[in-house]
Amino acid sequence: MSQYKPSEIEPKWQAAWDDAGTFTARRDATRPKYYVLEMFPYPSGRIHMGHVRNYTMGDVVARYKAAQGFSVLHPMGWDAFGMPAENAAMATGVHPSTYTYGNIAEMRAQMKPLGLSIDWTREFATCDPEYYGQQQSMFIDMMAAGLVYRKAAVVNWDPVDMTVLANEQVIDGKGWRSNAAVERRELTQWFFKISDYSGELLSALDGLTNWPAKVRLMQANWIGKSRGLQFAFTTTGAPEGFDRLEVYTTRPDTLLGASFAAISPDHPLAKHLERHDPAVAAFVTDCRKGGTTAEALETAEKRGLDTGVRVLHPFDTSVELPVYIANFVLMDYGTGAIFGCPAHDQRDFEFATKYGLPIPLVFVAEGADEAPLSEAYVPMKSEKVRYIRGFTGDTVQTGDTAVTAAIAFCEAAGVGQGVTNYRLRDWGISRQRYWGCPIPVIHCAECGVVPEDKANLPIKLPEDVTFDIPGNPLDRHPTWRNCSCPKCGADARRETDTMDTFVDSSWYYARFTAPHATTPTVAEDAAYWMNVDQYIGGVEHAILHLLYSRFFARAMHKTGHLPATAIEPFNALFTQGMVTHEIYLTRDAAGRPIYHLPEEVTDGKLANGMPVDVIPSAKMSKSKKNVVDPMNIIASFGADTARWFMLSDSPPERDVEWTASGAEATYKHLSRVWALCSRIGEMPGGHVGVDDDAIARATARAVQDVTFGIESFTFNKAIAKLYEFTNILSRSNGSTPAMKTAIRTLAQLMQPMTPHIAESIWSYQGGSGLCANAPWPVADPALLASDTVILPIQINGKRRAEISVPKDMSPAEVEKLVLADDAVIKALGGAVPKKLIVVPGRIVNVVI
RNA sequence: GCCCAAGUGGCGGAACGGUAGACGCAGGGGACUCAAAAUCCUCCGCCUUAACGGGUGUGCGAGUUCGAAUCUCGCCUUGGGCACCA
Repeated sequence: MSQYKPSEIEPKWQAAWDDAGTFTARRDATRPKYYVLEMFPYPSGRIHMGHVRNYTMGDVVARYKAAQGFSVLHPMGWDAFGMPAENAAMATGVHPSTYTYGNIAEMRAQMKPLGLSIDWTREFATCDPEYYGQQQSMFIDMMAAGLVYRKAAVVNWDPVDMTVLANEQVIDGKGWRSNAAVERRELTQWFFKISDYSGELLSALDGLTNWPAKVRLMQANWIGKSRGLQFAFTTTGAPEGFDRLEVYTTRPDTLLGASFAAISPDHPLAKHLERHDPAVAAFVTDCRKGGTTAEALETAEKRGLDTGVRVLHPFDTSVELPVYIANFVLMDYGTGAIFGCPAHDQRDFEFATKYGLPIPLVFVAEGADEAPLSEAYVPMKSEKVRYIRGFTGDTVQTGDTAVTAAIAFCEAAGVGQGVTNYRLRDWGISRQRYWGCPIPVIHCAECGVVPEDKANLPIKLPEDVTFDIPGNPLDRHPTWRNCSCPKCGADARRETDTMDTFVDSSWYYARFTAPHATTPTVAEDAAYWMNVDQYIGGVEHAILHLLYSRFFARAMHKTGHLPATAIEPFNALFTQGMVTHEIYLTRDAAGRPIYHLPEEVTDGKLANGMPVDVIPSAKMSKSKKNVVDPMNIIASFGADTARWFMLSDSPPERDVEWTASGAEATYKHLSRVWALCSRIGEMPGGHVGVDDDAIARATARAVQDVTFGIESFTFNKAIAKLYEFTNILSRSNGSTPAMKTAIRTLAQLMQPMTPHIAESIWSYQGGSGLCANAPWPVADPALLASDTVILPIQINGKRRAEISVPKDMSPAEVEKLVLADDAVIKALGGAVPKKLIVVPGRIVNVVI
């Protein structure tokens, strides 16, 4: 072995794996299967360090499980529909399809040099008609199963470009191109009935024990189960047909603190008044300004308009409350109408203060007196409070018991009923865009909305489209919309909405089990490969993508495309952190920031000597120029260095900072391993060393620790142990066979992280076959045991001494030794310790 | 605004409630070299001490415990998500 040259060995081993078909997944009834999946990428055209980190983690698991004897499925595909391709089309005129497939080719070419153990024969893109045609087929099945419907829903409307905008295209309430104030507008759109599964998606979270607790919690909060009271106010002065106003509240115990009622600007009553009252129309129109995000709605200034309508308090009809239209009441949640209890809700408090409404207290802190409030008093529901305007239950009780009692009281009194509500809304999948999966539905004047005949699938996107004017090219295409009704044969029009790209990513994991089948899935393949045993991706997908996938798997089961065992498709989930880098900044004459790429900066200075400001690490982004191109790293140090460094410095779930010094250090380490391998290879066969026993013990410990590190997803610790083992080995004087055995084991332990150098060492040191196919080493328990332990002695919790004792010495004997210790005798000064705590094998604490 | 998470040396990070700082980076000292780079050896939280040692220390403030980076409560800061970015 001459010198460590990654550029020579890496292509060589990649070719060897290819030739041997090492990573082709095969259904094998004789072996247990393991399905590793990383969230598939959007084909932006360039891979970035975040991809390297994500796919390296998955690769470690895939290679480790393969070495453990599993039949591994580790596929790769492309989340290829979406807005960037249309944006590129608008900017440069290139067709979204050309753009996307070009990007895929480039990214694939950049990913292959990483040496990932991917089965590339299963690759597909969601924009392949072969894929989205099967998606259309499932959509039709879901329609038949009652999981799809249409209703009106609001979108961001750009009144200048006359087009629908995505949330990210709305900047400070303005359209990104037109700069016009965005409005909320209602359109009839397609929905999946995810709300049918609200309760199940929530309760099934308990079974996902190998998911991060925080993801489960975020999903639970997102589904947002609440128990409350729904009841109707009787109205006075309301238009005909609005003599009752249904409201929902999670705090019925505060009913006697009500000082107003409020309805959403989108409430039917508001819409009715809008048509008859110019003041209401003006106010409601004003409320519809701005984007549709929850953030925009909730941070907007709270405003209301008194409708003149009054409602009677259900407990005391002599009390009349005004009904406001309020911009912070959401039509999507509950009934779109609330009663305001300003004393115990901050939004209501601000509203009441602004409009001079009374703020009656319902309860005060236990032991406190009634006093005017400067802000809403909102204690935890689990906290006991003293009710001043309670109407049922004890005077002093928790909010929780008061709510339960209030619901029971109201039900008995005939005022409304207890209702379980979910915050989760149905999934709106309509997109008024070109580059997505066409919704396979036809609008017929006679038959109404009719699903396309499955024989006509896939409904392909037309090629001849342009993006020179805003709006959906499908909508203005001269012929694509024209079709005949599958039911009656009359001339009809095709649906021009395409599907949310989250639909594409909600079932790709299932498609990988039979990627080119003529049905969405194949029962035998799905049965063998599902579920995904380990899913890995960014925490930014913790809610939407994962929740939609969980829903879709259930829908696929209901429509016969997945077995019942696959309704929770991801057995284990790991969410990895981002890759960050420092930001380098100078300013121009006008004080505007100019960002500089890392390679332009040396020792805090530009090439011309100008010093840069260093801004602490942030997610790599093109606009901040704090990006490191993995291709450059591979060119200078090799893929093994990039892979190792991405795993080494931080725990996988946390952000990792890319540093040039860290990458260099990794390269130096791999070079040292290479040099060590050379040295061992050149040892005379008969060399006799003195450290063979210690080497065997260190090897066993390394096997144990690295295995544990991989199993527990603490790759940084596995790598620390590999450093330790390498350091021990390079300082050891062992006999030739002992050294060879040890370094072969080192190669095997490194193989999941740095597969190329591992293969080189393995073959050079006489390993048989490919290292990637070698069975994972097992530690000999006898070599892990140790006879004595060092026991620290604490005096009053501070370490003062230590003793070495046999591992299994009884606590009583340890006590004797401790009391005979010089430091302990000195500290006691002849007194008897108050307490003596012996934690066997761990520590001793003497309390004086 | 709402939901979630994270804060430990100069830096990235270790630490079943049990010796805080494994491992790596940066830095100091030394060897090799005419010299430098590379490589190897060695030291390295802070204060104090000639040394042994002592004090102090895990964002801030309380609490539980023989013992808290770890558990509880309250704050501060930073990051992620908020339904049409993927």
